[in-house]
Amino acid sequence: MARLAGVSTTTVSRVVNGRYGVSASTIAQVRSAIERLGYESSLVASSLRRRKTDVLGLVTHSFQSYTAEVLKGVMDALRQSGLDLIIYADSDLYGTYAEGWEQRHLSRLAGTLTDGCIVVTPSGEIRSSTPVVAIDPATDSTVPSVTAANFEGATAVVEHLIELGHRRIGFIAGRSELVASRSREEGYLQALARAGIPADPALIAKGDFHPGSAAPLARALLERPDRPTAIFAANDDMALTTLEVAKDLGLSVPGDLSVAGFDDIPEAALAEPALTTVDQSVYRLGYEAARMLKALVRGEWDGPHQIVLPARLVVRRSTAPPRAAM
Amino acid sequence: MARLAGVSTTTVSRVVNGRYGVSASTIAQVRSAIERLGYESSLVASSLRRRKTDVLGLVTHSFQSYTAEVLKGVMDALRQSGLDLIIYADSDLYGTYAEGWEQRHLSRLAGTLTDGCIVVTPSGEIRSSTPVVAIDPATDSTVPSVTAANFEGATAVVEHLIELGHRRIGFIAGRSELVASRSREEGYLQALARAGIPADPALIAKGDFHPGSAAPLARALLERPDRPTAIFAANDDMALTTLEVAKDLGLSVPGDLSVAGFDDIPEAALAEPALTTVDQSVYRLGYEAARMLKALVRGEWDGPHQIVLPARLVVRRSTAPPRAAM
DNA sequence: CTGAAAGCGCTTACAG
DNA sequence: CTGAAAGCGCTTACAG
Repeated sequence: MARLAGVSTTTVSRVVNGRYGVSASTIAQVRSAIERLGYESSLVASSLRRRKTDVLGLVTHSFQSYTAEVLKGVMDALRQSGLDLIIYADSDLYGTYAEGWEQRHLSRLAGTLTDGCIVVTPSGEIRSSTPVVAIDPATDSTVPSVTAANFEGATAVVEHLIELGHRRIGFIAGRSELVASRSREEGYLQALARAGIPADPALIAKGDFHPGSAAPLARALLERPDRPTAIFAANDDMALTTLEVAKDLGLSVPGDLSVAGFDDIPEAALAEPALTTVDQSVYRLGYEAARMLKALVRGEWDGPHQIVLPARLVVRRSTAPPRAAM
Repeated sequence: MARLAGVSTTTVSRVVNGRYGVSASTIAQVRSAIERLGYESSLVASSLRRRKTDVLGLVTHSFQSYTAEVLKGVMDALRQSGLDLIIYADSDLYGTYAEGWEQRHLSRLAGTLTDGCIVVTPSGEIRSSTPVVAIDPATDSTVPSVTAANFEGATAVVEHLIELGHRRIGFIAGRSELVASRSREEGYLQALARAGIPADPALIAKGDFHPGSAAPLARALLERPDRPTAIFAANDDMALTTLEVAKDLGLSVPGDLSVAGFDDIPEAALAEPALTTVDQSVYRLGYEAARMLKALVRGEWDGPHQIVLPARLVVRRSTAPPRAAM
């Protein structure tokens, strides 16, 4: 240890943490030893002793484009704040994400490592001894959370399709334990209902937000004799997959099929054709969650505990009137 | 603690860790208490006591598309391995990334939290008490590392431009402390030299890989009276920025200007026009680094300590013969 | 101004 | 089969 170089560990600790009451010469001595050994105090040990680390945690179970956007927002909100970020991701040892991953990771970190945590799309209720903010929480969750106006966004995109003249509109849903997913489905149903179009259960497919889950579903929808003239996927990853499936099947978009997504990830604007979607600003979801957690940790938060960010319809080239109606 | 529910902490620990020599009835008792309290052993405390955590670390100083791809590769390599991942990112408290961030983060984690670490684009030499693998290391680094064939890739892309007929080819460099960056510049110079084209220092701009850094540089290059007919940016993020700057200036790509990048991030293929670039498979960089670290940690690695992955020229629509030569 | 001691939450020999 | 004690690397009262 650095203590061999200088004197007691107490003193080293004082120097490292800039406490008062150490003679200038001792400080210099310790500093040089630290320099020489490249010593850095262990995050683990100090976090165990103090009850505070100035480190925030984020737990997630995958790294998709969505996650990357969330992270950018989180990091920007934390910039220069003096709070670092630790992201915990597991190796999925037991396959298909054993239920309760978020709770397990959270408990391991919240022990003493982090002062608070952001949980990305948790699938159930959560408890923790330190503050938690959920991004796109589970349906029955009561923890502080940040979500987009999923219901309104979905309604808007489906109304857009209806206005174009579509009547048979397929829907590829996301993970049903998330409010985000449920709200989008309700928005879809609501828009149909308002337009007096009966919902056809055969046109509703159950995906899980991962691009891979959408391929067989989109294919099944599109190979039906009475295939839909438009498909609304509950997120962009699945919508982009639908675009590819349509291409494989020789269907032109938006000529033969209109496709719309949700999220507005960067790839959406760059797709061919560019994807009509709902901008829920995933970046802002991350940004606001981090801002809220930061204040919560400092005991300074006085806003609402459930934040809903506006969602905005973004019309691009992947949607157009159906052939029949042209 | 859970111990209030059952009996001694020793016994609880034995149950949690599945050690032998606990009566079935005690196990049941402790299990139920654990269940009731939602107890999870603290990662911090147990890591301090054992010297092993089955957690790997990754330190980075930003989240760009590049980082997201690296992470996907790392997670795939770790899938089902029983090794979790902790990513540490700092809030850049002192601005513009105080030199030595990688060493500081590493020391804090390597204390006892992680069994080994991946460091993304470190800017200097690194030392650690646990195994380390660098992705795109600093120029003078000797730690185990994974890099792409940067020199060959850059040579190939510049030769491609020369074959198209370009003679004035601009270059936007990356962070000069990284081998990746230096090698790409050398590849650029080499290709020019081989073709007997004198390098013009005025056409070489110093970027830092971030998209923002490239905007003023690209603009300066393109506003020169003797502007280049092609620009090769040291990574895709900067090449995509160059595409936008060209658009702003009313220059058509590839009509008025050819643009090429390096990396082949997902956005490259989706850009308008699609970007000619070098596929260095950032995903594989992450994948191989994780595979190597995993073996190193287990003491099973017997391959070379410096891995170079092949790079491949990907010609898309952003490069074409210059107008004059058409 | 400096150090010895206690304790953060665990795990691991060591006794019983 | 079970528990008291020591110790992982720190920090923080408490003495000197």
